[in-house]
Amino acid sequence: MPATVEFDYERAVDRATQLFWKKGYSNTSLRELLKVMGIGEGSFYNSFGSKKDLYLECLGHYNDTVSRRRLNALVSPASVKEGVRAFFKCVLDDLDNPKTPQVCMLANGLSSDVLAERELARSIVSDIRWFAGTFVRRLEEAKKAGELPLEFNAAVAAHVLVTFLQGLFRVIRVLQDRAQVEQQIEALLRGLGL
Amino acid sequence: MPATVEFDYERAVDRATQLFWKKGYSNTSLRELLKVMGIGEGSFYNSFGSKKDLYLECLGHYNDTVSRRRLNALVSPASVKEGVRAFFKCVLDDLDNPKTPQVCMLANGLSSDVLAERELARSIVSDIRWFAGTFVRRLEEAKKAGELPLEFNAAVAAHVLVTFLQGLFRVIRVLQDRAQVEQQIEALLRGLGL
DNA sequence: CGCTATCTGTAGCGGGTGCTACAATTGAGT
DNA sequence: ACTCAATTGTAGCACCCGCTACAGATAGCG
Repeated sequence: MPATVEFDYERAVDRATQLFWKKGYSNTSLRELLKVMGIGEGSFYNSFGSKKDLYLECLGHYNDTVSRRRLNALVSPASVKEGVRAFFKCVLDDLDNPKTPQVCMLANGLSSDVLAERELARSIVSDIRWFAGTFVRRLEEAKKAGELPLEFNAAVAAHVLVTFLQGLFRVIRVLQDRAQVEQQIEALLRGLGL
Repeated sequence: MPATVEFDYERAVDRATQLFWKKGYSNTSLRELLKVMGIGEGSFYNSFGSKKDLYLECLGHYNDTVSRRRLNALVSPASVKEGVRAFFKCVLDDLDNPKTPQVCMLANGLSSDVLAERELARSIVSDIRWFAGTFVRRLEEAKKAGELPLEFNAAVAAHVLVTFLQGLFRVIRVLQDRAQVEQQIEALLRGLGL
């Protein structure tokens, strides 16, 4: 038995994130987590403290990788309209990507099991606020740049997008018809004037 | 000990529905259910068979009462625009109603724990399809009546509404600012031409 | 009244949960 | 080389889960 940490912390968190992402919080058991992380109970409680703490860690990891990648697609293009569409394309492309087992881990967090734990609820809500905030800022920026009319309500439009997105992340799990989803997105964007 | 059923079946299902509705499927334990239903394990397995079966029964009960009431608000008014708004008003009013502990039990069903059980998933998906179908039919009816332009895509608009609604049912649990929600709804409806 | 069918409470089963105590083993520091 | 702190696997804890076997009580029926 070793005296120094023997497993790859980052790799373990990444594996755990995938599992939480795919199966949700309370539906993922500690034994399953240990298996995909490749470590035993001893190391786990030494390094992570508890299942809850690991979940918080995974949320952070998720935002640092997946959320950031998607929001980059939103922010990078010069025009909002391109940005918003690039964002949705990025999300839909993940449907065919085996590395992204579900659509959105943040959206999955808006469930009774996660929201029932105060600490997790606080974290999820704060993450979603940050996510929505990025949308608001991008739309307001476009308004200032003259790309959107002055009467355009950036905050409301951004929140409609985020709310719709939350629904999309649910519906997509049982719909799976990409063409139909793309029609919905385009209809919404045009309706909002984007 | 009696030789005839001693509890009120309808009442028991109603209580169970409230609990499932509030806490989700796997987060509601059998013991909790028995407590609010006011019966013991013996009667339970005699009358309901299993937790899964009870959940299906509760889904039916939910649709027969809550879903139907909401869809009535959609269908009853002469104009679609009124109908859609009456529907959303009906949903938002339930936020202040203590008899409706959460927003939508169908939306809550789109979670890993429920979707993981094939039988429950089938039922939830079919119920949501029925729900969405009512929206589609209402919009198409309005189109035929000349209330909506001929180029209006009823199916897509209806599904955008339902997807948005799914998101709303999630976001509302952590947002709780009715005025802001009403702004979102109005922006979406106007955007869709409703 | 007696018999039988039925419902109900109890007690508990097998298994899963998150978590912990602890000994065994190892590496780093001196 | 020796000590000491640190990590690790194991074994098991207390609790909860959905569910079942079964005996006891009771109502309906002859």
